[in-house]
Amino acid sequence: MRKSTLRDVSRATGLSIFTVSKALNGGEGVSELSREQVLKAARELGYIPNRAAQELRKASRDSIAVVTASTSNSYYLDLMAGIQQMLQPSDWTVVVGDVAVNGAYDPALEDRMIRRLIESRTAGVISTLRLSFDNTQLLERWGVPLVFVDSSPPEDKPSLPSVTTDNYNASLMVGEHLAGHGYKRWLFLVYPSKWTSRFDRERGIRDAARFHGAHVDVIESENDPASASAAFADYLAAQGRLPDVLITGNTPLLLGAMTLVRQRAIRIPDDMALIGFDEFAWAPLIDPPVTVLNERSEEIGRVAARTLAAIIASQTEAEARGQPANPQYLPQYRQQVPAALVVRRSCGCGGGPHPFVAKETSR
Amino acid sequence: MRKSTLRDVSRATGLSIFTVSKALNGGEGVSELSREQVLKAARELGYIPNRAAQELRKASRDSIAVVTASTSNSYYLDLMAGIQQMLQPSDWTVVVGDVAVNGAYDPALEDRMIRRLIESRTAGVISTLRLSFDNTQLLERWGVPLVFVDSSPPEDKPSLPSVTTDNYNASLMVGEHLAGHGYKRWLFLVYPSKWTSRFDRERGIRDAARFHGAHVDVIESENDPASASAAFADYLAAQGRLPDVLITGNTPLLLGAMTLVRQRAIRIPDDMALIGFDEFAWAPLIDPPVTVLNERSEEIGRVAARTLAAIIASQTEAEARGQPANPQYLPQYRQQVPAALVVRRSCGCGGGPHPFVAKETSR
DNA sequence: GGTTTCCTCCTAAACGTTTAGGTTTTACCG
DNA sequence: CGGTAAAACCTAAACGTTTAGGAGGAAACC
Repeated sequence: MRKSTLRDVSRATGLSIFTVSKALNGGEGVSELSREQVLKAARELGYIPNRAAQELRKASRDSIAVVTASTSNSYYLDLMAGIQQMLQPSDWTVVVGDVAVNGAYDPALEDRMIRRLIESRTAGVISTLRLSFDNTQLLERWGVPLVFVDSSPPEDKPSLPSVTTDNYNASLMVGEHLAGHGYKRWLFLVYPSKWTSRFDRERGIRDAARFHGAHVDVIESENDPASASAAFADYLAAQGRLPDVLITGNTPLLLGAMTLVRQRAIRIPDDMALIGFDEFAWAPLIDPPVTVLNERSEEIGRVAARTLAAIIASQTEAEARGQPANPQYLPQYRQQVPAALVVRRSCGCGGGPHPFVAKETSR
Repeated sequence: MRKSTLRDVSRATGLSIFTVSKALNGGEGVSELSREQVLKAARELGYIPNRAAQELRKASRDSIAVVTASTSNSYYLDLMAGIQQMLQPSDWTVVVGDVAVNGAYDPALEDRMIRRLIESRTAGVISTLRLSFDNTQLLERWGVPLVFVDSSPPEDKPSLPSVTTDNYNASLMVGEHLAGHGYKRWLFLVYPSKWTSRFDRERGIRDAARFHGAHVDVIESENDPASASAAFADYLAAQGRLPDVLITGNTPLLLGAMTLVRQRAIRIPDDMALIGFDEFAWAPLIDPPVTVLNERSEEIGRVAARTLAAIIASQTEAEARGQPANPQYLPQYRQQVPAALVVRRSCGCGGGPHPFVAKETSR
């Protein structure tokens, strides 16, 4: 049994390739009889269209890419869920492109990925990290709309859309909570600035510390647990004592820090309090349950997907009117999603079996 | 700035399309001067080839698909890592196809996915779940090699390759450990048989129970935490008391069960012991640290990828000799990877700060 | 009977590459 | 300078679709 083409179906039915194509795609101008014959023959021959040929002919763009690094971060799964939810119905194909090898971001991989996406004439891109200037340039040149999530565009392209947590206010809120506990010496363990949410988070923490008369040390680690563990250990070795509270920039860093905490038998929150960015499924089950800033990645995904879809729609509409097909980026496409603090035990809040309070950042 | 084609580059250089193509692809028979000119022009024009056209012409098959459901299960990330590791160097593109919507497996989605994969002339498929007979049939008809991981082929196609954990022996080992603790009443909370690893796991647990004179109840839950929680609650309501030990079939089910455990303030391992299938990053940090059967998904991924690559290679070789291009499935393609028991505290093993013992299933 | 209208179906030209086979140019040699 | 071989390049045909434009015939109208 061999791979069959439209021509095979055409031969089998005695109808022309044109008619067969029309019949299969539900077009007008085909008699019911012919259509039935075609469908029957196609089924029997196991005909499945060749997508490459379709795309070539239709210049079709029906897939959307999500660019990500360090997929192991669980927020990414929620993000994807949000995106899928929004895009599935209008049947876009969502593909994910990982630009990390063995968990570490690789610029060469970023270049390769963007090229690939253009090669396959992707309709739009959602990126979880700041892309290089050249790559945003390239996408623009090829008229591929781009939306950043949880990250901001390169400085030279400030008008590009982005959907982020309200990181600054969220961090202020975290700081306020810590100050409420009376902690004076904070440690912020954070990932590299390739993930640009770092800037606002760090700024918020620093401002909160200044405002509340606390001192904050910031240490940077690669975006994986092992590096985080090492960075934390180095800090402790240099300082000789624990901070009042450790703030971890995201879940992989939290995992790394917790591993060291366990090894050194550090008691939380007695010896040191702990608070983390990003909610995750196991947080309530850890010993002790971890207080966390929930950044609502699913909602972020939905907003980003909706935005991208809108841009593409207006683009194809302009194209239909024969106008230049460059994506139009409106100012209102820069959006922030509020975050909520999920208070558990690690921050020092005592509590019954389920200490669970949620506050929201004001918008 | 508009999208440029080979023809544009050709016009810009005064060379023919043929020469331009050769030059870009590093082919012979192009003078150094011409090549330079072509590369320069291509760069200036921002030329990027159209993949659809290339694929159509070359009938190229350079991507491999991983079919999965319920991505949220973290073992899948390790699996992917193993596959990528093996396939990245030979520059296959690995795409993942999720056949679950909102975490729930959907047969219609499976059909759609397989069709899509054939449409895009995917070179090979790795599936984490048993596919329908029709779909395996379809893939076979189109000459697309198929390897199952952590799951087995439909009964009608027993010769298809599969790479699984040595689930039966692993389960025996789990049972033996439980018997060693003297537990007599076991509860096995397990996912639906769509994921075929269930069969061997259940059989192993049952055999071990029989051998050691224990009683085992098996309850089935959908493959997500909420369902697991509900199923466990139902069981408790019906029984009126806790089992000696709860065995969870995978990580999402463990999460669901643990959530209920926390709600009901069940003390582990005092009130009930706990042991789970599949290792995951947070297991050592849970309260108490969870004893787990580590199924080595990364290794499974590597083996599966290697097997698939071998099948494809022999297939293309046969094709080159003008022979039938159906994939050849050899008996040795059915492989089992040993698993290891990671003993922590939840099973009742007391222990210092790091009770960490690893045993392997004998092969 | 001639004209118009409507259906159904067809031919042929694209889409942007790769490649088989051929032709021109260049380089070299006697 | 003629002849030959290699190098450089070209023309044209494919790959499997979709689609613009039109042919053919039957029914409907005058």
